[in-house]
Amino acid sequence: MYNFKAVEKKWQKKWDDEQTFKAVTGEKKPKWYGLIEFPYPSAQGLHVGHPRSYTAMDVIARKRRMQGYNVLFPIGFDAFGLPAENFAIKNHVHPKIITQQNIDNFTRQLKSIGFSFDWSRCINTTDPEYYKWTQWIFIQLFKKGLAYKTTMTINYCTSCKVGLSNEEVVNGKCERCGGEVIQKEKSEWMLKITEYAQRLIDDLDEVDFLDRIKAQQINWIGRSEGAEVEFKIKESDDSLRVFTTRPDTLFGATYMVIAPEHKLVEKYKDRITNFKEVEKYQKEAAKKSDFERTEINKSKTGVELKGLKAINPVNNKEIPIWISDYVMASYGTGAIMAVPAHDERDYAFAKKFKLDIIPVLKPDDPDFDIEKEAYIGDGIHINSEFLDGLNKEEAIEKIIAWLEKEKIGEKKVNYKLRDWVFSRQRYWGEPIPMVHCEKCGWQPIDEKELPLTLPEVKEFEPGEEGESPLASHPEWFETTCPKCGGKAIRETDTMPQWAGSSWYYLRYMDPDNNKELASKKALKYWNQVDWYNGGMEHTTLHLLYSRFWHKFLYDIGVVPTKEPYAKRTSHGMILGPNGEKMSKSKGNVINPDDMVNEYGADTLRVYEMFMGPFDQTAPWSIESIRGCSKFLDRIWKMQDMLVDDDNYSPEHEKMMNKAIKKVTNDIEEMKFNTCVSTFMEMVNEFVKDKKITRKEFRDFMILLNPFAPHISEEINENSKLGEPLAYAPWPTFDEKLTIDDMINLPIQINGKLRATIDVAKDLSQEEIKKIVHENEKVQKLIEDKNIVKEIYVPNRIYNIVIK
RNA sequence: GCAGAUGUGGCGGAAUUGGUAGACGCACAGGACUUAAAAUCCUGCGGACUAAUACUCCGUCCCGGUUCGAUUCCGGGCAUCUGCACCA
Repeated sequence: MYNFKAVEKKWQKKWDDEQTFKAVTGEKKPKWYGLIEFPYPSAQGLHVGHPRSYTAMDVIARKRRMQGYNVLFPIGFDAFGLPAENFAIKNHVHPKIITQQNIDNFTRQLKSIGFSFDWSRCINTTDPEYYKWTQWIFIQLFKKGLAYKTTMTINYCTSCKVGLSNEEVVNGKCERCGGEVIQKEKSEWMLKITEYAQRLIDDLDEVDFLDRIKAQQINWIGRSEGAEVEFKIKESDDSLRVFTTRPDTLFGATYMVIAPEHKLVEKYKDRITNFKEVEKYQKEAAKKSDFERTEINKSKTGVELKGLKAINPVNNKEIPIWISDYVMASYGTGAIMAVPAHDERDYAFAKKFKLDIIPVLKPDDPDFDIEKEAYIGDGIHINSEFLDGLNKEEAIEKIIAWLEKEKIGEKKVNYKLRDWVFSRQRYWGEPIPMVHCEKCGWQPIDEKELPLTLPEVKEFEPGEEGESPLASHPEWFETTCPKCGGKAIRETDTMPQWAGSSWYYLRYMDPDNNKELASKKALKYWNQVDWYNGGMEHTTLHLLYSRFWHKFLYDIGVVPTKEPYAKRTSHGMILGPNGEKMSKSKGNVINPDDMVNEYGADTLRVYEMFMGPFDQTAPWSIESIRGCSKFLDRIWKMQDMLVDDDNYSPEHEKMMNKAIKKVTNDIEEMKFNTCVSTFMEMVNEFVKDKKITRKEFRDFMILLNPFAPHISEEINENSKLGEPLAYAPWPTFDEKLTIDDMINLPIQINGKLRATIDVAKDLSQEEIKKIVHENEKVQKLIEDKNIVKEIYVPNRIYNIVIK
């Protein structure tokens, strides 16, 4: 009986002791860098979702080593974050302590599954020697004008007195205490990712990301072309700028809408005759999230700014100005011109508040009724003076030329992407290495002083007004200005968790360097991550943020490549046995420790690869994992039928060549489930014939090794098949031997299968035709019928069309 | 709402990308071994009609189209899942 517990421990110890999977910078072999998203070390320990992605990359990494590559396959911990801090607040334990415990537990768990990580390069984002460089990058961003301070609204719990993430806000209430959440103004550090928007789109051309990942990033960045147009405010020197993708519909603009937070409201509060009402609306809007505000089928709300009017620049008509929460301060200019005749949201708003609707496009459908709905389609312009009779493209071109000539607008590209809010009012994050001096303004600290470490404190509660916990430690924040030497105050906000994960793949290249984030030599040698696998949910944040940082580092000459990741793939989520997302409250959580204890690491690995297509969600099945365990037992028992022969046996030669081909290719396409079923078919075949030669077994074990490294090494050693498998050369196949000489050819009549015949491969149509027509069944079915035509797809199908 | 995906037996899924739908595994049923059970091994397993592994018909979410032939391509619809910027 196979004793997985002892065997797995034995090989894991050996790999550890011998540092089997250590990557050597500068080695002559071709390099290959495989990356998985490093985990957040939560108190719950590893989730069964982690080993899915990790096993997949481990399979590829192990295969690459066998194919002769110098492989870098590292692991680390993304250890700053809210849960540790919340735990610290509640239990008065330093987050450092709980984080270390969690990391130890994760390490134990990861090692128990036998991943071929290079543990000597393990990193931890909360280590000052690591975050020193996160802070260093921030200072460089600041120096290049890409970090700036601005006021932003954040979610703020009025009873905990703390800033909240969107996720912590549930139905407008604080997730922790149920207190009321409001939008509070805060001065925050921002990073100008928008400056890189175009390059983040363009450079997708040079990387190999799944199409849906590219599409999602492009949509997230949301480039749109249009124009900015200036609307004068009547009886004032101010004007409202709007961005529109349809400047050609300007003649149909019958009112304007600005975001409730728009600065103009405050400025003109004396002229707004219904300011009380306006103020009330602003307060209500502040309670809603962006998501609630932009929901299209909710009914539109808004308040007119009475006493203010705007002038439509194309016809000098006076139009009213409204505030409404469907307009976002953060997108475009925070103001829109409304063309209700041709925009659904504007139409709904105009109907509700009885505003003018002027069609400026002639519908294609003559029965179209503008009284009933907005016309969204294209058409020839009407009611538009000098644009009349033009189509969309012509009209856009003409109006932009006109706007530019009259100096009331210009062509403009707008992006949905917003700048990155980089401040957190939290303790457990990298301190932002900035100092504020009355005289000199914001100054970065001297780079020689890095890392700026977190002070050792006992309490982690936020301040009265929602300031960072660091703000209650004057001994830490009182300092001197690096420029003038006068009194100055440190920034007390910390960085978001995204910071440390935006560049961690670079640190793996040279993790112990205390002079640079990584040496030039290491950066040049490892160059780029060759293959990065991670969750689809990180596509628009982490993946985009790290591409942005990488491009910046490229611009300042730190890294040699424009893009961090040459290839990006994604895995699907694992659901609970009931088909729902695993969660403690639903009681459907599967613990990887239990699986390793009960079935062993190899079974867990094989099952996770077998459970379904790698890129799709899959529910856990308690019964199916047992099937994988049984499968490995059957392989172990195959040692009893070993035949002392250093060749393939004639009856297995084709199968071996086919299997090597299939597994070799399927791993590259991440079709791990079909690799495992290929292994199962092989076992069925060997067991049926009750024999396996030494060479067959050896090659089979090499193919299996990336999936089930422990049992394959043990069988290889136990049955004396050869050298250890970790660096054994990957088997090759002979294309000729993957093709069968005889084929089973289906015969269809009118597209329906009626018979099959066994014929030699590559017969000509004439030869096949003869055999087909001799077939009794075929004769019966075609007698008295007219043969219209006969189709032969060589080695695929023979179809007779009859009437 | 916006964006991205998915839909095939009782279940997870396979199908060389337009060519025998259901590989492989699970569950289930029958048998062998056993005093018995577990484990293991063998057989069957989409549905209907059947004595039948003879025939025949239906069948890859729904409706329509292209084709000798559609799970695969096109148009329209329905359902489910994921993300939405301070969750990691």
